[in-house]
Amino acid sequence: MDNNTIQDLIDRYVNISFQVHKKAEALIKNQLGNELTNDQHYILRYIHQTGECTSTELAEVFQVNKSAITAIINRMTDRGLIQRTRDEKDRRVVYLTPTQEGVELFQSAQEKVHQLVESIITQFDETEITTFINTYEKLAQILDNKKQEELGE
Amino acid sequence: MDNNTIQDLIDRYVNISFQVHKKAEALIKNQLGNELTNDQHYILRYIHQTGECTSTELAEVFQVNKSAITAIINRMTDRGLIQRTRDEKDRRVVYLTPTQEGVELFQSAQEKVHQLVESIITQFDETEITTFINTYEKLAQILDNKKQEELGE
DNA sequence: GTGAATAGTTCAATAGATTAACTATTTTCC
DNA sequence: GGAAAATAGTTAATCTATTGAACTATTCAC
Repeated sequence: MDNNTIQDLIDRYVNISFQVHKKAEALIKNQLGNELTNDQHYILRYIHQTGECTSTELAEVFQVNKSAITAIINRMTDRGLIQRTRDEKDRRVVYLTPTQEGVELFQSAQEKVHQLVESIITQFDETEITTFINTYEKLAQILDNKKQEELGE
Repeated sequence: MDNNTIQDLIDRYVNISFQVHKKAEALIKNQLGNELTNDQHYILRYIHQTGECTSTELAEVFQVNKSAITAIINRMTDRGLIQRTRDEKDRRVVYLTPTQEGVELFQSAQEKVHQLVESIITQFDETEITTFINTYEKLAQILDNKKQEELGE
């Protein structure tokens, strides 16, 4: 790639990734209403996918400090959406699981979010969106490597 | 597209867009250090690109309330990065411009961010990343239309 | 000229994040 | 076997970002 091409791609990427994120988050927020924040929705989504998880794991996935996770989980347990269970074998560990209410709220949230995303991705043809998501997943991998590099320094 | 394909794409999209955003923001934050938050960096970036802008415009671009912009701009003017200038023709309007210090800080931030993004996108071949950004830009357009639809309801 | 619309700010409340210091537990290894 | 290091999580103080409602000041519409 020549240098002008690269500079152009960098500018376009920085601008567009920012814009798309802001717009998509705003639409999702609009779908979720006052019942869940976007972060809380992703927390529930992650716990639902894994079945059980820990604060340390969430801190890694969300790329924030563990104390930020403690604060979010406190708000969610206060609202009766999540439960803490201490591991009896390793008593340092606390497992986070959704309550029945948490599961139900997540499912209704997920339905709304999926409808929104469906209405968007069906505006692309299958090849285009599949290629896009493949590259997106490759990008996630590259970002992980980048992170590892930085930790290694 | 058959229904299973769509459901699969939706799941992959929701997961990957979230992950990439968190990872990319964390890497950018790491580059920016303690001098600028990511939001402040994007504010400076936008003002730098447009030359001059208003709170209303930023609220639209950032998809937040105008009072959120007032708060951010207050912090940035307190730090001497941005200036407010009232329009003499329409005295309701306040123009936001970077100070000399703001310009310098932005340029050093931009350099770091561009280096980071360059090190990432050069790991793709030109066709792949160009196609990706094209689709990304198309997605931004679709999200805009979606937003307009929702406002129309 | 009055009423509606627009641009921006203020205020109180809430969510999310950081850093440093802390408790409790388990692991390492001499 | 026991001291030191590592790990999991919480607490407290502080900051940034956001919302919604109420507010000031100004301009537009008719």
